[in-house]
Amino acid sequence: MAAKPRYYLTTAISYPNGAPHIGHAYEAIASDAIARFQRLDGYDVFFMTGVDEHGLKMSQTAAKEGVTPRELADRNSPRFRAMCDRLNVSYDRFIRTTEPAHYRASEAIWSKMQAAGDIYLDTYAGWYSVRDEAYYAESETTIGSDGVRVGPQGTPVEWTEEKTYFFRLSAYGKRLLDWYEAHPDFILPETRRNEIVSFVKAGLQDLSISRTTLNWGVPVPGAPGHVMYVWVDALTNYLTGVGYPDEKAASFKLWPADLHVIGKDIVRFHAVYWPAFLMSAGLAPPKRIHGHGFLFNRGEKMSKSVGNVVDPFALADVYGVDPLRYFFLREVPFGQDGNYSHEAIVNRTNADLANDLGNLAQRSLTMINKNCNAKVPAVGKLSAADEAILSAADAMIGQAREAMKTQQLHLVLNAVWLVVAEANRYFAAAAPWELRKSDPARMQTVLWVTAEVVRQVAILARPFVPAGAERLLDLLAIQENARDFNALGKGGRIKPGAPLPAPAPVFPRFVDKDADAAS
RNA sequence: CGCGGGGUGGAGCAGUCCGGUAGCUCGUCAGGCUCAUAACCUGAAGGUCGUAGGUUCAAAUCCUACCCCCGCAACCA
Repeated sequence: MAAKPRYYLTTAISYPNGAPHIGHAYEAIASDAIARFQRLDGYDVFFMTGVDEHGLKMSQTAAKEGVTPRELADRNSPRFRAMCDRLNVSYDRFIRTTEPAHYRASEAIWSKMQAAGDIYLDTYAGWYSVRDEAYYAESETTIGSDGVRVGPQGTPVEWTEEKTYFFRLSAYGKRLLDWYEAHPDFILPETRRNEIVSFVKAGLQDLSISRTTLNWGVPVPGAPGHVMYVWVDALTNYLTGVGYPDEKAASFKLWPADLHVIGKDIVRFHAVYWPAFLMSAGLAPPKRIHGHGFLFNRGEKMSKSVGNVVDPFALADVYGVDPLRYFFLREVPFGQDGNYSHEAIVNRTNADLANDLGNLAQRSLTMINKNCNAKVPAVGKLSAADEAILSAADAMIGQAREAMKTQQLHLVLNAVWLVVAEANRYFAAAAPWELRKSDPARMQTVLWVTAEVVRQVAILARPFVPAGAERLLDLLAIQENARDFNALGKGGRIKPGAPLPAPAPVFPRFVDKDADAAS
């Protein structure tokens, strides 16, 4: 038996200097849907997420709170992991950059880049704030009325020169442009790619990659007093996760990664610095960087009883995990910015999950339960209408795969829900409740066709609304081993005669509890 | 001249790259059905596609100028 093809995808690692917010949740959910989709489609998936625990901001936040950076990381990182668990995110590994294995990987890639002649010591100069432990561009500083120059935080800055290591990024412009040229879909969406290409074309400057003003980071090998610039170590997490520097390890066969799902704000680090580091270290760049958009809570303000709605845990509590996942993945075209509001979430999930899919399952399963002896009904001769809806259902996987080539999750859902709508029309037109008296055999066929369509919809919905989709498949008595994409299409038709459990609503409507109380 | 996104029926969007009857979802109104989670189905009303010019037989779609909204603003998805 041939080995399954591998698929390695990651989220960006989150910066745990605060609590997880809606953006972290969105990235995790979207990545998870991709991971689940690929698994169901026969790939051996390795899905990694985690936290980036080093760096200046961690150090500053810790100082502000009177704890060590390590203590801050130990306190916050588990909350990010808990968020993933709460949102049903099926990560295979949750990485923390303070792990010893990660120090080894970071030291290794540094040494490789150094051996390649791409690292040199030079002077880094700028306006430095001792209190902020940060350099600022001159444009960020202002001169107060007392004649003292201060940074954006209002703290005094002074001209400082420090010896740091530099990475010869300037030498990689041509190679990067060639890489983008040869791999047109390396950066998605296209607008991000265009930005990056013009950024690189404008010429790259060498990058300062060590700090002596900070000690919260991975020590630079052989250079006491220097820690690595946080992005060098952060990006390397993707290698750590697959066993680097042990390039002989079985897990390292996963490299290069198939996909890094990241926010649009950090595309530059992933699409410019990261491939340059890898090229320098003699490693292949990842296959794709996909920069998703941001989410904004615009419009009406959320109701007070809902609580702090930007907290992913609160959102999950109020709306449920499946509806929340569905909303973000269906409503926001992947790669673009999106908006969310209480009203939008309720409208979208009630319409699509409760009214269209949930109700379709309920109305058909109830009839089967009452009129077909609670067994999958028998199939008779198929009418043109039967054939039409079945072939629409069979076609979903092809459309889904096409959309997934570029991670267009919303288009996958769009294709599936078009079939759900069609199935409701089919059901209404066939009117099995009338056939019950006039033509019971025909009724059974109609109910069988509907159940078959729901089966395929449920399988395709698994990556997006995992819990609800499983319950639908339970109601259809689909075997555990017949729930992946192999079971889609003609080959996996639901078998007449199988006993079914009593139907129960799967996606309940969201009812505003304070609808009357408010306003 | 900081960067980016956007202005299309009541709301949210697609369509703009490759000009040629303006489409979708929600909402509204009318009807149908009664299997179902006050759900489902059918039909209707409603838009001079931000403004002003230009190119063209023809522009939401190309060009020019302008107005307005939103997000980010140097390591926050």
